[in-house]
Amino acid sequence: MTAPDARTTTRTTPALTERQEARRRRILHASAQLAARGGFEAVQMREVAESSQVALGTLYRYFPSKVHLLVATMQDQLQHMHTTVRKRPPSGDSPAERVAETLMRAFRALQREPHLADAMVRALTFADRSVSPEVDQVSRQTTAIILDAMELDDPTPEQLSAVRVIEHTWHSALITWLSGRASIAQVKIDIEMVCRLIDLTTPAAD
Amino acid sequence: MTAPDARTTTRTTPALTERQEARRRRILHASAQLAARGGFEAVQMREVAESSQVALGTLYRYFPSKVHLLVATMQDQLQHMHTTVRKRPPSGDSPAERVAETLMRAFRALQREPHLADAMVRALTFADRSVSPEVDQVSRQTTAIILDAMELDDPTPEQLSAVRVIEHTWHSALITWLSGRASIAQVKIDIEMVCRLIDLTTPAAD
DNA sequence: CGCTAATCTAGAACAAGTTTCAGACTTGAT
DNA sequence: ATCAAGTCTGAAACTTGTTCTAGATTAGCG
Repeated sequence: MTAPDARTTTRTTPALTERQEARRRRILHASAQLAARGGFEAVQMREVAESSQVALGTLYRYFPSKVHLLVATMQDQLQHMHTTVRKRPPSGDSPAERVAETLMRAFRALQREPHLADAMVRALTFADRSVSPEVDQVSRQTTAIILDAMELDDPTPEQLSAVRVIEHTWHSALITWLSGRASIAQVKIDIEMVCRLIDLTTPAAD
Repeated sequence: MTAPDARTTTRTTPALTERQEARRRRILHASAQLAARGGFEAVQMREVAESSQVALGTLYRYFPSKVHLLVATMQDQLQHMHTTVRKRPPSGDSPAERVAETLMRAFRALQREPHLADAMVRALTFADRSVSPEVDQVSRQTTAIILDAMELDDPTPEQLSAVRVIEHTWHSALITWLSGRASIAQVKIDIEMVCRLIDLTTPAAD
């Protein structure tokens, strides 16, 4: 056992050596690069291994499946986005507006690398139970971003449900966009629509 | 070319197509059966071919990929559900209640065959552009079921957006349930939450 | 009936994810 | 510095989705 594993905010897993951390970075970088070039299918494990100068077996030791790898790649990107958003918070007047603004900003970022978005989102929704912890981590990170935008410190269960619904819509709308069944405009409309749930669950405090 | 193809609700197919129709049914049946046993991964093309007494090449002539096959399986099941729902329409007083009731009924049906649900839903969200027409068909069918429950004859664009958001939530909530990251109770809460959007977009006509 | 095109079959072959293994290399502790 | 344990490597093997091929069957037609 004892798979190397860098937990983002916890230190429970055995620390990686310098070289291991470097390997992990190289792998994630190669993964993102290949994904950006051709989406989910272009991320081929042999190619990732070669690109990151690591043996195939080692790649599998770090990430036990292609889906694990891509979900980890998404974690990585999300973390990036979170710090970016923190630097320039959304400017809207209401929580609903700020959440919609934040998600649309994220959406525009994804549009810049649609293939990468494809790989990450498809992996995320295709993931089976064996990837649950990692997918959950991504979900928590997303929730954190949305709650940040809402600027609440003590969300009610109802509000948390609204946030979950927003996340559902976010993922699924991305999927429909990625597979060419919905336009960018439609995704925007749907995001704005679902964000109205926030008004519904947040008593007007005027 | 000339792939065999049975369009829903039409019976333009004469003699030979009788046998082809039978093959198609056998394939879909085998697919559903294997899926019900072990989910997405248990639907192996060689096994489907053997179970339905059809050569592998023939299977691929009827359904050009595993995802196509599973999406077609879903179409089949959905059709079933739609006629079932029509027979006993939801009883709620408001459109929102009726939609929630309908979706919860569908959810309970899926719970009876969770592996089958897994196979169908995972295929649906994993489908790439090459399956768009078929996925779109499923989407339209789902929309029809929801609109039926709403008992509207002339939905506004806003209401259609709400319906799309409900579908997004429906699919994504199923995914989180299937991968064990959300409980049945949570799915219920989220469905009821998103259905409130209907109230929001349907001016109270009292 | 006999012809032709389409379809079906069995099976090999190929592609990419995943597993396995023997041997070389690192690392941490003594 | 040395040893044991753990890690990494390269390569082959295995699995399952997908494609291809050659020959048999079937259907529609004159």
